[in-house]
Amino acid sequence: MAIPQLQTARMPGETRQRLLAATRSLLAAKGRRGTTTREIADQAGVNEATLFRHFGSKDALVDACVEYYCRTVELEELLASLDGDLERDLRRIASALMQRMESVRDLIVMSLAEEGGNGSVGEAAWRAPTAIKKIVAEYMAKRIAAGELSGNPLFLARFFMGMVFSYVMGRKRFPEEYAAEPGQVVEFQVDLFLNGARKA
Amino acid sequence: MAIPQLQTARMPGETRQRLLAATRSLLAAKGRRGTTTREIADQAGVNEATLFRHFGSKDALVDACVEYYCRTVELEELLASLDGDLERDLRRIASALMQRMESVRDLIVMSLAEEGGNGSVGEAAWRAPTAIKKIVAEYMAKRIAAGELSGNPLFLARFFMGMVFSYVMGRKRFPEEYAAEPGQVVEFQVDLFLNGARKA
DNA sequence: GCGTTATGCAAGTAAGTACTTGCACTTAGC
DNA sequence: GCTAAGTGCAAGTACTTACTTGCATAACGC
Repeated sequence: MAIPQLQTARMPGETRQRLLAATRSLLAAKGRRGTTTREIADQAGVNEATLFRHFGSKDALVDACVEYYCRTVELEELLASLDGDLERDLRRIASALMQRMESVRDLIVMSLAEEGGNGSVGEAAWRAPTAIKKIVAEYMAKRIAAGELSGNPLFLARFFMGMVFSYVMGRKRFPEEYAAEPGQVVEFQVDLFLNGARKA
Repeated sequence: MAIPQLQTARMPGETRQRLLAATRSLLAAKGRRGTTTREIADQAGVNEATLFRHFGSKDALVDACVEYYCRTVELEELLASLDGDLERDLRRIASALMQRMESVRDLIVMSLAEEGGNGSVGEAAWRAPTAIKKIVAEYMAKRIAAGELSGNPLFLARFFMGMVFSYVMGRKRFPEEYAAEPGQVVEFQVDLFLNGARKA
């Protein structure tokens, strides 16, 4: 055992990158307190001392990691893709939302589990979903004003977000049961959202 | 400081009870690994040694705690209260579900955060919700057969559970936003579930 | 070539934490 | 009253873990 590692000269920023990636995957699997700096370093193929030389402390590393993987990318593309067809718009919104939530699912769970659910992780992990929620609420308000939907826009937005959220979480807890393709799920959800389950 | 504690003679089982309660509240606040046996003992007003004399190990204590607070009470009452009126039935189911989920919310979150979401905590915490899910699925199937609902009964059940789940979790993360009374929420959810959001 | 920089490596420190132990004390049941 | 059970208390053990340090080494820019 104990394969000696390269002594130096990686691409600039590569070590940092490897550490962030390792941290991410370990956080997802074992949570903040369950993950040790030694493990992170090992998985990154880097010495533990190097970890501290780069980030100073475990907390700083975790923060940097969460910050890095929760960068909010532009949402303009989402807004731009909406074309006025209610059903198609909702599907696009749901798809985008699902994608974002899936991509930070572990961090969302982590944030929920940490002291009260707030804190730096919580803020970062919910940033994208919260931004989308705002978009959804405004969209709902517009469509209510246009007479296409009825109800409280905020409630509708929450409900809509909730559909996606519960699906994403369900897939984590019961992976085998939630094997359906996301596309089908979105379709089903949007349809139920618009038309309800009652037989016409 | 250092107030001396009672030396002995509590009601039979009282010490155990206090330890279980303290464990529960600390687990909810800081998670399994974040909670120390010393804290638990302090909060229970009991010496740390006593904790180990009662439960042997921290893991055993946590297991006992989760087991204790996730006892599945009878669901017959729920089934018995269904009277055939679709909307009223769904409201009753949603209410029962919401109540159960709220009561084990912290443990559910804990279970999601622990290695993959499975394990003893996960099993216990999801026991009641899973039982209710089965009931819901069967109920949906019956109503579909009766021509009152349409769709896949399993999907409908999941969706229905998801509504409640996302609400319960949302209240944890955004308590101020989710201040509405549960009764109203149930009403809104069931209505949306049955009739959709599209304006007639 | 030479210094600078990034790293590996091994050892170590300090603190926290699960769990133990021996002893004294107090109450309850006999 | 005596015994046994349950507890408090203080000290201690063994282990983990975040974090440090000193030194050797390998590449890169000049």
